[in-house]
Amino acid sequence: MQTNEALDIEATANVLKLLGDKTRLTMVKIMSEHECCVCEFVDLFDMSQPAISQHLRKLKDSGIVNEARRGQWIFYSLNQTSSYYSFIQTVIKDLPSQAFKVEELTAQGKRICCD
Amino acid sequence: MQTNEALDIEATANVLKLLGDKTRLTMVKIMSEHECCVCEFVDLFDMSQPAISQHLRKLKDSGIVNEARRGQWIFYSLNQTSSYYSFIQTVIKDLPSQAFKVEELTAQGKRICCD
DNA sequence: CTAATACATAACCATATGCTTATGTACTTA
DNA sequence: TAAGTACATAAGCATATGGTTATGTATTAG
Repeated sequence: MQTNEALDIEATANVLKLLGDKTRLTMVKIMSEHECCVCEFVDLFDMSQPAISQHLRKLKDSGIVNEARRGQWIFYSLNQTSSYYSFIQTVIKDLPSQAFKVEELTAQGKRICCD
Repeated sequence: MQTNEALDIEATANVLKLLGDKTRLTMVKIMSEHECCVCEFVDLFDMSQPAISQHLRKLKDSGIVNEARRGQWIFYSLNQTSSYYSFIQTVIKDLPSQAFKVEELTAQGKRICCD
């Protein structure tokens, strides 16, 4: 197993607190598999659009995720340059894939693509 | 890297929430290196004894730590039979060792030993 | 320009969290 | 048996958290 650099214990606790919410943890797992825009998350979770935005804001403020506007949509993705990127990958590695959820979106014609 | 069994996403979020507190995360790191009794934790953290007990209770209720009474003292240690044991080991692997804290206790004659 | 869509922000509220002090219980020792 | 030590539990309180509804701001389409 790879040995990484030492992590600060307080900063790590803050990252774990962010991941310690079912919605955000699921979001992060999803983003580890696809980038996603806000309206897709709104379709995936039984929750209002502002609630989704507020979760994404916490993740963005911590530097864990990136946002990128493309036209009307803002896509969120894991920030691969974050110093916690590999740590997060390790933490979510054995969580069940959420790809099926995005496939359901596609089946319902709700998937957003900007190609 | 070893591939472990899939973890439930909600249960994992609950474990991460427990670890997402600086005090508990430090406690868990300490317990991964030594077992510890409550009065030692009280000496290690700038916090009242009930506050320490309440953190330990949360960790115990979730099954990630064990308690064992030895005489007057109750020692807490990581529960190696917990289904989250290896997950927790992975999460805390790169945190700085807290052994120096226990060494300070020993230097001050505050370390409890039941040999 | 106007309307619609996507998203963010503000204000509010109920519940959760993490501490405190006070007190109860178990064990040890004199 | 009585007192001291270690720990748990209860109650109270301030703040954090996570949701809601209402509204503001970009961007796109007509």
